[in-house]
Amino acid sequence: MAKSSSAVEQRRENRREEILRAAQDLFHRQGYANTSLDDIARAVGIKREGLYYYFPNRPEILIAIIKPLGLQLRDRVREIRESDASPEEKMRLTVENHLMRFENRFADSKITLRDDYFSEADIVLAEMQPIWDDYERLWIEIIEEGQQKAVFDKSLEPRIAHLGILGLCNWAARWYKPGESLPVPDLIDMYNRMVLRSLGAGSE
Amino acid sequence: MAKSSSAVEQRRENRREEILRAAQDLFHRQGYANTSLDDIARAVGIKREGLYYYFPNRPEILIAIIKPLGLQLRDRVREIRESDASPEEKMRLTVENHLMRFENRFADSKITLRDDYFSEADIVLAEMQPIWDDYERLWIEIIEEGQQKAVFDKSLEPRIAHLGILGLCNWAARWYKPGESLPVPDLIDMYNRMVLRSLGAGSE
DNA sequence: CATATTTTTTACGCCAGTGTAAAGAAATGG
DNA sequence: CCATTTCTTTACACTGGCGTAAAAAATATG
Repeated sequence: MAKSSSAVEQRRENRREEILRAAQDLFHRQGYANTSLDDIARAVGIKREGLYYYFPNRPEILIAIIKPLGLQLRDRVREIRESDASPEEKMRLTVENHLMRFENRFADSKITLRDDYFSEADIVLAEMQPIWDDYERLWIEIIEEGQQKAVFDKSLEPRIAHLGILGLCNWAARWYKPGESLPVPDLIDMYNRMVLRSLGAGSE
Repeated sequence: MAKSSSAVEQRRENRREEILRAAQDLFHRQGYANTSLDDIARAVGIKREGLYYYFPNRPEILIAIIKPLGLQLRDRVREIRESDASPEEKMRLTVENHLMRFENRFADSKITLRDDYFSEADIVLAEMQPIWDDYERLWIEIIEEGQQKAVFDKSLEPRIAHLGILGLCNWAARWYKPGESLPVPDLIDMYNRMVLRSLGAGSE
């Protein structure tokens, strides 16, 4: 009987999820740095040491929360990049991809995009960096494609333009609060107008 | 003889400066969170406890580094705001004001603009928040002025537009490294083109 | 129901980082 | 030179947070 049953696995998975939900909420409200394992355990209703049964350490909890979203962001931009859409449309979709999760995945979007962990957890960085590197590459390719097709301003250095636009989008993770100011679709719309103009698109 | 001499004061000030330089370098290289008082003391060549003679605690060291720059940024934008320049020119100067210090005040610019301290030091936030609030207000006023004079796109929500542009500029504190990619004046130039276009200016 | 497995709690130990006070050393001023 | 002031070091104490292992409790299984 070394093989545990489906029911036991389900129970384990439920607890893992419970821990991740609690951690996500806490990371969101008080930051990763200010969230201890004791905080998480208390929120779940177990003792701190019990968390080690499910996760090896605190950084791994963070990874379990942010990596899926990072992968989604990247994979979606890859699809966009490989599509037949025009460069403008691609950029539009890419910005939308970045910001749309603020609507119903606000907490993990915020945690992921703020990347506060950069100074704290080398293993988290090691895990996320390849994803963000891919992500960057894809954005740059979209910009380059637009420049090649004389749709975006050719005088812009593609990587630096990307980083500027990424900054514009990521900064929202700092200030955006659901229910205040603009609904997400309007935010996307407005930022897409700004972004496309900044790239010199739609200069009619 | 309760009044110490100029020479004693000078000595004290020298040591304080020495500490701030060392701290700035460390904060820059490894982040505020990863810099202990021991690290700073070692870099200066004294014992950790000695630092308490000059500064009450670590957050106050950070404040001593970043507050002057925050005030400069704000005060300069206030001048710009109150000038007779056109809205476009004001925005140009404002972006320049934000980015120009990457040239010869890279370390403290980077530390200041990255605002990593937000999750760690309430007293730092308390000290800086009023400055950033003023700063934001001034940016927004410049945008509103441009919209009123039909130079910037009136459909943009001013604060959100400001936050997007701020994000674009601030993000540079994460990725910009002197000597790599663009020299600062070229970076300013390029970002100003992007920013002004994003606001709908210069749509000729 | 007894046994095996899983989960949770208890019990420790460690340490990095901090802050305080007193003692000692160095600098200053008359 | 000596008393005073300033600066640095020594000496402690504390605490938050973490990780490990064993014991106890809960659950699953035949």
